[in-house]
Amino acid sequence: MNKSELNEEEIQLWYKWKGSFHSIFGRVIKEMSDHTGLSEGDYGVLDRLDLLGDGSLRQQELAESMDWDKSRLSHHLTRMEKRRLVMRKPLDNDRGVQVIITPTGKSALNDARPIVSMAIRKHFLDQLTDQDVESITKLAERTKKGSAASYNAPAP
Amino acid sequence: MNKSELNEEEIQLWYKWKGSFHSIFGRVIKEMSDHTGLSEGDYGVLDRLDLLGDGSLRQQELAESMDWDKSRLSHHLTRMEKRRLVMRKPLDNDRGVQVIITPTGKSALNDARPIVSMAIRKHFLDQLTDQDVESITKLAERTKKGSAASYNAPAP
DNA sequence: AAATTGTAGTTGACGTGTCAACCATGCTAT
DNA sequence: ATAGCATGGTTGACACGTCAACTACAATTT
Repeated sequence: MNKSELNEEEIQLWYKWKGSFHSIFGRVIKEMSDHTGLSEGDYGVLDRLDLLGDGSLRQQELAESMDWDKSRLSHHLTRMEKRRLVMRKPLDNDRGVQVIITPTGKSALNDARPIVSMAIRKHFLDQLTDQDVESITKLAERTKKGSAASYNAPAP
Repeated sequence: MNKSELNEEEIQLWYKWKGSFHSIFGRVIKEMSDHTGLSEGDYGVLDRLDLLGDGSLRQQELAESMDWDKSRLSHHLTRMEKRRLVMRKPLDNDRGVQVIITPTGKSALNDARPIVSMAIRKHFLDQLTDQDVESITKLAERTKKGSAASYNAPAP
């Protein structure tokens, strides 16, 4: 009975929201991958291996920290292994797998960090007013019902 | 010289922004595709054919209105044609192609409309404060430098 | 001990996106 | 006329994502 049709403004708001996200996000990722050859996923993996695991993590922990399912991560690691960015090593006690960043991976990550930072600042942070920051923060708070992974960096 | 490192809050803001978007957007799309079998792309194509073209558009106009490149659209239409959601018909004067919504496509679209509306209301609009709305609107304004496609529905 | 369940990860199939190369045709300039 | 160039679209290769089915083995249950 509740028809719930959206009016023009509501539809436009949805499109604006989508549009801003894709535009900003796309610019950041493109800047990184143009300069480093890493994709967003590559960077996420390497970053977590480095910061959360000091170079290596169990595959499962890595998956959780990225909020990726095991299949997605498995496929992605297979591709990254081919490019020598990471290695996999089976654990024999536990039946898990250790994912280890290679020197190549570490160096790619180090190259990417400043570029990513600059890109996020330029395309995202510099575009935001204080009100936007507050809005984003609160919306995230309201939104994150049951989505575990919020990537809290390891304690200092 | 400009190191431009991000501090913890800045990084977290980026992750919160990404997280909210994916969470909300994912819920809307999942609700639609669970109930109708249409993907986001399918819906976008059908919606524009219906509203902008009254059932058909030149492939290139469709591409522009979606802000997709011709290759992406060509691949997508090939898949949609297989499922009988649209048809392609070559134009002989001009060397273009007319994309036409089929009865199947039209009916799928009509089924999807209320579901999409409800999902957008539930997962997106209902989560927003007035401040969020203002923030989204203004950010989109500031952001849309040179990105043509903002999908303005045809005049009433 | 044998059967069941749970955990960790892999695999294949297929939809989606991007890029570069290609094809066909119409337009323009020589 | 012909040589280029622009337009509109297709194609193939490959990266990325998702789903369901599968393997392997450890831990419990019976």
